[in-house]
Amino acid sequence: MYTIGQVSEMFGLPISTLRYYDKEGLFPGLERRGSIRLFGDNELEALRVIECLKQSGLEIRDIKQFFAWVAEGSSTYANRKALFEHRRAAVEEQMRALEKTLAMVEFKCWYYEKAMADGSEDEINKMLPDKLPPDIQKIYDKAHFNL
Amino acid sequence: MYTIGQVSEMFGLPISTLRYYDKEGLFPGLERRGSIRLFGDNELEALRVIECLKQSGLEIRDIKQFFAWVAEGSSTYANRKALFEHRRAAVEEQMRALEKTLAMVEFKCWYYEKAMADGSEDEINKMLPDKLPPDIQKIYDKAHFNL
DNA sequence: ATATCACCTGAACCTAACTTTAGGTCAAGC
DNA sequence: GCTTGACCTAAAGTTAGGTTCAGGTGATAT
Repeated sequence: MYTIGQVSEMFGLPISTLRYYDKEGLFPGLERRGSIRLFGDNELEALRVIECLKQSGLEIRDIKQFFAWVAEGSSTYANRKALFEHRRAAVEEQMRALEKTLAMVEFKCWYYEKAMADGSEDEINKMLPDKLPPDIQKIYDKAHFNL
Repeated sequence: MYTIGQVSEMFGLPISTLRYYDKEGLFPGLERRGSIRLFGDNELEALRVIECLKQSGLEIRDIKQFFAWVAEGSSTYANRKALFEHRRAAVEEQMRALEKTLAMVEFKCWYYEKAMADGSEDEINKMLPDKLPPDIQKIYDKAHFNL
């Protein structure tokens, strides 16, 4: 069993955040000795799931709903599975968006490197939008069009 | 030249957001006819860059700084290049985090599918943490440890 | 001429996810 | 016996990124 301070260290989260999560109902079965919270393995795994669901784009209130389903038992397996299937689609979508973003960022890295080498953007502007070097053209197109 | 309503349609952004961006200084050279904003190609490319920088995790005030550099001319190429190099690292980091998130989500999809088939989590718990089917073990480990 | 649009402004409002504050308990070390 | 450190609570405060509101302008359709 761990204290809130230990869990804070382990996960790199402020103590205030852990208390906030608790207040929001994200640790349904959390034990206490007196008023002091005792985090067990269930709570550590819950925290991993919280971080996962948060990064997937879910809001706290919906994460709370998930833990309410967990507390409800095997009758909610279908709900929980559906939740994670939707999260999978959301994360896959996010990855596609990030790839497009990365293409734009890489293009701009090349852009400013060349601008610095040339002393101006003139040479680049002559190449836009479709006479860029082949490898650069690929990331430019990825960043600017829906392929 | 496009009106704010047309740009709103093109980018799927609320008109209020475009006005907010303008107020925050994200379209430094924006033209107007009377009080009416006229968006040109520069502003459309600016919007693409805004969306890119936002998704990369940059805040509005730093995006504003970038456009201030653009307005300042060729003396700021190095600043702008450095900005995008940092954004590249940030996006790559985000992608690694998302992959871990995806692994957790995929594991949980399998988990609840099996729990529904079995009628309980007992069989799964017997397999945890290192006797899962090989393909599932891989995503479980990716989700739970820093590889 | 009048009504309807699409646009404008400044200011107030909103929400999520925390964080900070003020005041309190309790066990251990000096 | 008193101070220090780690914990506690409820309530107020903060921040980013918008959104909504109230009131106004000016071109076009009826």
